[in-house]
Amino acid sequence: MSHGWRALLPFEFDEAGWTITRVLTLEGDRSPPVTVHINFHGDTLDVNTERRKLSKRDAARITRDVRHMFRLDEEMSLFYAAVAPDPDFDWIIKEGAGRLLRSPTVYEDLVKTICTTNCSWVLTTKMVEGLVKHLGRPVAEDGRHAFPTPEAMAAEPESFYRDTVRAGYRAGYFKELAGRVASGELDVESWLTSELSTAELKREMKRVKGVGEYAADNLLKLLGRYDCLALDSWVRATFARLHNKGRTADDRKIARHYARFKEWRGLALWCDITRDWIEDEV
DNA sequence: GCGTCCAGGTCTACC
DNA sequence: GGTAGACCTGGACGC
Repeated sequence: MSHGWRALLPFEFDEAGWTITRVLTLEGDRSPPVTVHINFHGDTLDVNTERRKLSKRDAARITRDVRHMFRLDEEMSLFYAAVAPDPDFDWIIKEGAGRLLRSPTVYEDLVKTICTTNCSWVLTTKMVEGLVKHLGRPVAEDGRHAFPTPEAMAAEPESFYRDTVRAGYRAGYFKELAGRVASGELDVESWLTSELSTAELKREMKRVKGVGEYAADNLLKLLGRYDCLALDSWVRATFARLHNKGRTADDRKIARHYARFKEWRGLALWCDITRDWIEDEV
């Protein structure tokens, strides 16, 4: 329930059964994508595929991707220690919240983040659906599709993104980004392990057309860097409702509100303003 | 039915 | 470094 990514293909979320379904890409052209169903039983996470046989290599790839998507290797104790003194935030520890769902690749998260900018959430879901259903490799068993590769996206003309994906002015951004990544000129996956400071990495991200202040902040959170706030219209409106008597708050006021959480302020903010999502569901 | 606004913003030109 | 105006889409809203 951490954020809207669960509703963007090739993720699907079944609220009744608390199951995440996800199409994962396997290595090599001979291995078509596979659909996995993921749910939780206590501290156990079950991952089921619809395929009868998986090679060791495929199983290892699926395990790696699931660990990455759910951040199972991310150390949360420092974040919990940072929020523990504040009674308004100790629910985060009780719920074990804070692991923001992410895609198996930085590229996918980057494309999706551009799809969230300057439009309604409904339009975001439609753009992502268009990309996945038209360009993603199909799963043999169920007709679902993987997220398209940079190569598949680079092969399409800009008009495809404008006319079919309905991406509007973002069409040129997708074409250019996919081409740079597919050619090897831009290695966005390296951002995960970059040793650049957050400010330096943010500058690099903003060199991608379509990535501005909000989009870069959002990507940094997905990479595991939480010292940016990622303020967008929804966050500002929700902050106003929760903490400013419904009145629009200056960005500096929002920053001051979460400053005490230091390098965890972005994650503390996000947990705070989505608290009702999780509490309603629980 | 039509016009306007704006949503999980960014880019460019200009100062 | 700061800011005005343009930019696609599509749903909500007022008239």
